[in-house]
Amino acid sequence: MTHEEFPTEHPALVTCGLPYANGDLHVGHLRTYVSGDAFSRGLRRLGQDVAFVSGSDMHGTPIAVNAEKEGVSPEEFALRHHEQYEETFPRFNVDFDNYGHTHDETNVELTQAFVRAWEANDHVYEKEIQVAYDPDADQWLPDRYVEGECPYCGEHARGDECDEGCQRHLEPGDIVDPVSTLTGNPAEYREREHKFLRLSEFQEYLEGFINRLEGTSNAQNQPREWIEGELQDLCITRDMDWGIDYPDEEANGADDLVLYVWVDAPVEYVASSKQYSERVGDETYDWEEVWAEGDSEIVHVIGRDIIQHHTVFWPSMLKAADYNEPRAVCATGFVNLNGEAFSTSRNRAIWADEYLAEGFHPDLLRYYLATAAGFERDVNFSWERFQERVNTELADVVGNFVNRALLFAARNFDGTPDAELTDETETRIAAAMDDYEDALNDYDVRSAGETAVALARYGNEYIQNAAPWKLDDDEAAPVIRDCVQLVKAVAVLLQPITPEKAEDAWDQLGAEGRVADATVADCLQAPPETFPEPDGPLFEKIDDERVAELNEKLETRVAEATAGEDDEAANDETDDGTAAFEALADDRIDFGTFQDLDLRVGRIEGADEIEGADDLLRLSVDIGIETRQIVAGLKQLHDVADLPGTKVVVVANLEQAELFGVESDGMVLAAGEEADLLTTHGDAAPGTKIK
RNA sequence: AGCGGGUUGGGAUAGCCAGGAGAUUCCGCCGGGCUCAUAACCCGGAGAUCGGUAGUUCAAAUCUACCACCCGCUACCA
Repeated sequence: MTHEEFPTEHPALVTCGLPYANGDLHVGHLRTYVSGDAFSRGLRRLGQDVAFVSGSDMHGTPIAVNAEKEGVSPEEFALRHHEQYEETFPRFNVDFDNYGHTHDETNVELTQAFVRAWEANDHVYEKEIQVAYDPDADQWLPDRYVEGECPYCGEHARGDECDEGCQRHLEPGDIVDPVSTLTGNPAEYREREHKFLRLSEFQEYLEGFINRLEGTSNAQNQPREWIEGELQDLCITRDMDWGIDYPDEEANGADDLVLYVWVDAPVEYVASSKQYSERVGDETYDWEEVWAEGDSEIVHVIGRDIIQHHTVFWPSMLKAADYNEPRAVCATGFVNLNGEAFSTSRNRAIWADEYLAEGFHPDLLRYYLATAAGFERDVNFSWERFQERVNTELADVVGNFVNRALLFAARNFDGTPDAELTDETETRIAAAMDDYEDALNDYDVRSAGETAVALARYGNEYIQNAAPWKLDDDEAAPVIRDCVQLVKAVAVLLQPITPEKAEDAWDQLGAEGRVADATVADCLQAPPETFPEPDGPLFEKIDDERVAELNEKLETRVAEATAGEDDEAANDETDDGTAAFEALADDRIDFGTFQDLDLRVGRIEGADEIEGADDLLRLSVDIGIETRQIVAGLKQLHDVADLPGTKVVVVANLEQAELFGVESDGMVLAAGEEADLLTTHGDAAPGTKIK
């Protein structure tokens, strides 16, 4: 089956993978939501009838476990995060038509209806499996409620995967010497009746599905291993309280079973679109038409870590309940920070709230995330690169062009000059419109965004070469007429990526209505005859000091988080992190700058702990001329008693500081997170200058 | 181990599915121009044996095989 191109006659649905209601959002998460939002806005520009929905994923073991740690109910815990997400997305101009959550009534009913349909179609069977059980707490222990020894490598492992050893996925019952994470008691295995969805029946269907699926190539290729191999049936129940009850449980004897979180999570796509229909009315948007009638125009935008769920489980679930299959799955790459993966536990991330608190406009980040690399490629985030792209692409190219064109037009013509659009510019804009449409049909948000920037670039080139400031009004009129048209087209084409900034440009142009309601055809519609001088450039530049400040903040924060970490966590990162070095500094320093450092050989004379500090030590260091008191973060990483007598390298002319109320006069150099102390190989005496 | 993705001028990034002339664009660098505009903008230039080897072909960044390195997935982390 090949799909007709967007825009289609049928309503489309764009969804974003459900954020798990278990923590704060960061820039990595936002990539998926910005991509989905930009794509759905892009479809609207094409005139496609489309709804954009998502919701919070409220169930599952991690939420139950974390809620318990906090001493609140899972519902309260998850709702708190849900509300936070619901507030955060609009602040990034991620405007869902409906944003629900998996614990709301619509989803519960729909999920149970799915399961009933599977039962009715004979896609479900029961099987006895071994499940860990805590006899003292009188409770079943699914997934991460149990820990023990990995049957493959013998390492300590969680119930669902060998997280410290061989990384293998573990089935319930695999773990050796299971221990309850609730009570620390030894757990025992008991036979337990569970429900399974016959995924294996859908093998042939899925092979066909994967070949007609549109979207990113990673989504089409990654699941082949499963689909073309042997598909395991999916255990769709868990022994928990927190979740959606297995429907009609008493009749089926499946009391106190809830549905596996990956059953009810994707159903939220259906539920959320249903809620939207109910709000706006069937005649405006008919969710049933999308899901169960006619051609399917369902596009799932997800992170690339959940491809299998959307290309194996979910289509099978839909097929088993006679729903439409997705037309496309678009899996975005990850976001790295300065070349390394985000690490939320080390606070090494750019948080959504933090970004906004720094006063940056959301559209800047949207632009960065949506156009930094192809959809499925990983994107590196750094404040330097952010600055570079904002300054050179948004401020210099787009902002400057819009400003100079409109300012010139307003000053000299009170608006759009009375002249015909030249063929050349018309052709150029028409080509951009075509490219734009093609890009969206290729699910290529990046290219779509680039057409707008390319048009602005062309505008700068054009106005520069035509130099209307050297011409009289009659000669300048057609040039400026073209430029105003280019501004209008830029506003329309950039709208999906930077919706607010595009709206600003639209307003400066004095165009009627909102660019959010415009379509690509408006790119060539005549701009208003008159408009005033623009009220300023669209984009401000970010200066170097600001970037330095942001990097410093990040480093400090990571250092603080790392200082509070236990050894185990620190080892996690360093053991396998051989390639994860910080990028080399771009800026070279001159020799004089180096000479400004007064580096000396020192010998640690004494080392005491500092009360209240997790890993700071008060050192007294003999640097020949005198003995200094230096505070250093070494406690976790070195045996305090062994330190005296160790020779170290000291920065002697570092400004003095106070850490935990203790004066520190200098710095002891050490390498990496493990604070591997620098020392001398020979017998250089304390006080010797290092050069 | 299996699977997926990647390796392209100093840095980043496109092109690969549908093989075809000087390999895209941005940053940076060198030289020039302009002054309407945000010290912006425009023009020109240097810089890449497209990770390696072998093959298919009149023709390979693109297709095939093998190899190296990097990232990820393997059924509950964007």
